[in-house]
Amino acid sequence: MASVSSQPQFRYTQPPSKVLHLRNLPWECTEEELIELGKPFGKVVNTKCNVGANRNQAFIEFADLNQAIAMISYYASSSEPAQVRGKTVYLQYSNRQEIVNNKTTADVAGNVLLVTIEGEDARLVSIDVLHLVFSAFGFVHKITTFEKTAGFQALVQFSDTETASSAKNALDGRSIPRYLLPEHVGPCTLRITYSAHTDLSVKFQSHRSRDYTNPYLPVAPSAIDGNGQLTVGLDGKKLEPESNVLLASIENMQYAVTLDVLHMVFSAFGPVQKIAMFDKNGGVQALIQYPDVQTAVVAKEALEGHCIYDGGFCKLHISYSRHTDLSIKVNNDRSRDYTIPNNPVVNSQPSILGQQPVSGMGPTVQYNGATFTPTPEQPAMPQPSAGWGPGVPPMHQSMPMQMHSNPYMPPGTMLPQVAPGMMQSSIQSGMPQPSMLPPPYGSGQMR
DNA sequence: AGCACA
Repeated sequence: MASVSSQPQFRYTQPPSKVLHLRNLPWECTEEELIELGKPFGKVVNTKCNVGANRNQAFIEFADLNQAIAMISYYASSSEPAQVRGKTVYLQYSNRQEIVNNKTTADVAGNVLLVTIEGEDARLVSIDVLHLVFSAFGFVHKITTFEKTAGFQALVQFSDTETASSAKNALDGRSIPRYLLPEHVGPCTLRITYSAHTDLSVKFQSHRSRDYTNPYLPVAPSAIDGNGQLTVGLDGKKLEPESNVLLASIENMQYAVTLDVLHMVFSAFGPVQKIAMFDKNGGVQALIQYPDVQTAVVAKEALEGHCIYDGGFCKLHISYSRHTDLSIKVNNDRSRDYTIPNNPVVNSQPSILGQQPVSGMGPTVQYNGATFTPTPEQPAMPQPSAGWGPGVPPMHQSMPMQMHSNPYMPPGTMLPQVAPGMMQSSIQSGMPQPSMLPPPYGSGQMR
């Protein structure tokens, strides 16, 4: 005890110990693999894997010090490094003399998982996202979330240990897919152990806990927002509070999506006040502001999962932003405040709409040249929104070969056919058809 | 690629 605390954290050469410290292990290295690795040198009496911040370290404890020394000596002079599944692992004596209690209650398999969500924005992960993630392995009965010193944690209850185990094995150490997370949310990694619980007690459906086996469970008052609106669906959907500002991310962006394209698409549902585009995680995202929540809800419902272009290109993923009023500093090709008439455009050169910057842009698709025509659409709006001329011909024939072979062809492409009361003829004829080849960066990237 | 956990 005292001897440990008086030691430095580590040194480059450790005094011998029957415990070896291993690093650079493949993730999810198993106890069996550690035993296999150590067995030739002696009796492995204990192991611990998934150690360290990256869970790529481990300990092996031999019955005898000489066995540990044998293993270290062997690999010190061996031409072949120690390997686990082909990956070189580095060995040294541990600064501890024994592995403490490898088998804790957290290692006893059960039907309830204790999930720690790691990451700066871990607490922004909604219970719905967790539900979605874990539902891939079987019916999720209940989820509770809470904050502990360990961070943001959740208990996830499955029917049985087998289902829980498969989820644990598949997800432990993994990060929640980006597209499931709200805007600006950094990576969120799941650390999973078994909980000693077998049946969670969920009193209410709330932003903190859900019982998916009982849809009639009362909704907690805290799950109802100031407008009396339910922010928690009884089916476990939609915890995300509605907003008049939408966050759209664009997937499979074979064609450049410009501010004007977005404006046209989103104007089909009501006046668009502001748009701000930005790069996020190697993709393009945009915030689209409507004057009211209702319009945003309609637009989101209609557009979510649809594609701006035929063939699965520029697929939209839409969520509610936490913003309510965007701050547009300047009008340019990435951001625009449509509520301010004659707001100076950075690029002073007027364009067809009188506000479209036409130069200074990156390589963008030419949308049928001059046929990108303004169409008066929203009389209530301070200024007309753009629309595609009805006569834009579909341009499939000019698509490069790779596009035809793109396996991703969702059944229903785009077309907000249901823009209640807001439908414009220019929209009905189909969403903007890219009229020319995609820009050079399009090719070779998507293969 | 550098030491866990209750």
